[in-house]
Amino acid sequence: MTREQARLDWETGAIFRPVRTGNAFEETVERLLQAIKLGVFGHGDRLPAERDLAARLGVSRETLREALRTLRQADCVEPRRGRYGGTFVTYRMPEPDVADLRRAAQDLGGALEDALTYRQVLEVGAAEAAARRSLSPGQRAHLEDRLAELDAAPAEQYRRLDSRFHLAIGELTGSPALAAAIAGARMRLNDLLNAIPMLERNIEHAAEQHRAMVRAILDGDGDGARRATEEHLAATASLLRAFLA
Amino acid sequence: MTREQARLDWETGAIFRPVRTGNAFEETVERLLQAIKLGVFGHGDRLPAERDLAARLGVSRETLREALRTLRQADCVEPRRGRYGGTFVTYRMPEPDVADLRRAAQDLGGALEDALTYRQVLEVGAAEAAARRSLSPGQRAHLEDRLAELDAAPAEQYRRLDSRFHLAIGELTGSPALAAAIAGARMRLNDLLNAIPMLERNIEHAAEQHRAMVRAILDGDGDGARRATEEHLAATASLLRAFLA
DNA sequence: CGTCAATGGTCTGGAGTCGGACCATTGGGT
DNA sequence: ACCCAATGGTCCGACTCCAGACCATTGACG
Repeated sequence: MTREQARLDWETGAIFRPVRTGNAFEETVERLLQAIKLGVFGHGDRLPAERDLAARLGVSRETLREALRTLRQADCVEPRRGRYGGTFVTYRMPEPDVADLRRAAQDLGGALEDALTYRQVLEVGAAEAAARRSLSPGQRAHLEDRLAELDAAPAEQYRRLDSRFHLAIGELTGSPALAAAIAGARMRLNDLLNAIPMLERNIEHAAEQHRAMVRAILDGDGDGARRATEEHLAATASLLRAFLA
Repeated sequence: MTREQARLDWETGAIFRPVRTGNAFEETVERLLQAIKLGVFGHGDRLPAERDLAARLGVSRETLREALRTLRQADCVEPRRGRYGGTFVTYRMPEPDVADLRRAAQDLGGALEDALTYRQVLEVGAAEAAARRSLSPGQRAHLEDRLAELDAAPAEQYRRLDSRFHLAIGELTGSPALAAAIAGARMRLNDLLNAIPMLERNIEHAAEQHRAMVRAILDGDGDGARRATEEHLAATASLLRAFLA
């Protein structure tokens, strides 16, 4: 192999990556599962109607239904017919478990460092970008609501609301592409993050860091938002590594 | 619409976004076109063999060939049969044109600010992440090669090599997800960036900023890399806005 | 107490895509 | 001069997915 060929081989990795991740059905299952695990829908919530959801996901209703059927067999979801019916979430977050954590890390393999780097860049950048925007009163209130909700969370709701808090920052940037990328990055780490046993002490630290992030963002302090987010993510990452080591 | 429904509507935007952008064929055309416009392949270069390329893009050879047929009809590419044959690039970058620039901006519409924010977060974060890694001698040389190549570029090659320089930084992070995201973000802005008339003065400024970025990355100076990249991207963005105003 | 609108459940024809096999062409190597 | 390996060119059967229509069910509302 010539030197030029080697160069192309390396450089084209990002450009000539697969056009589609897998088939539409599997991708749809994954999305729905993550929407639930990320905490956008809690136990008992109703998903959007099939026709609506299919349109949003860009798949046919048939494909969406096949995905929902799979989730139903996994006892994550339950359909109810008739007007005011719909598809309702029955999933409950399992208790954190270090064995699950190790297994999830195994599944990711070498992609773990990749995912951590990716998430760090996106979330730190988003916090800074959000801080540098002029946020509307509604947006400011939304962010504070998420923080308050998280602080008041019972243990079994903590991870779900933590995800929602972090996703909210991505949305505050006003960049749909960035918000989507953050959701995607978090999805990849979600099984890991959900499996971290959270001790009282960690939660207090995290809460302090969350407050620092919100304060900096609301103050328009970009540097502060970046630093606070860096610190928070570094803490999470090292906690993760500690359980894996 | 209740308040809760409104919340879901907003929050699910990133989660329930379309699973697939379009059909495989169109997506493939777009990728190939961008690989050429981003400068990975210049005039006269040979693309990977169809079977190889199809596998990398995760589409069937049939679909890839349909895409190549489209590119051939657009005089971007030319097939040659036989051993040592292949698909060769015939595309040449058009001269920058402010009318093209305005039209490309129109096409993007409101997504322009989105794309600029997204790119800023990704590239600034990537520069910092690259600086904080311990780079191999080969990687350091690669980065310096790209810079030297760009500095020595004749005018008609400038944009192509500029893209390659920026993509190289993404690759230095060692995170395939990040490199892919940067390539994707740049693709969305590519028609715009390529249509900016580059004056001698701008090129000198850009070269200075590029050098500062490389220096900081090679020195392991994360803050410096971030600042230098911020400055460079801000300059490009304001140049862009100046031509659009 | 019936209506009916919104929901999940089902079916079908057709378009898109895939994987694989086979053909046609070419030019360097023997 | 011939061979043959690597390439683009062509075709086909199977599977996935889509768009749309229609049916079945339910419960709030008049």
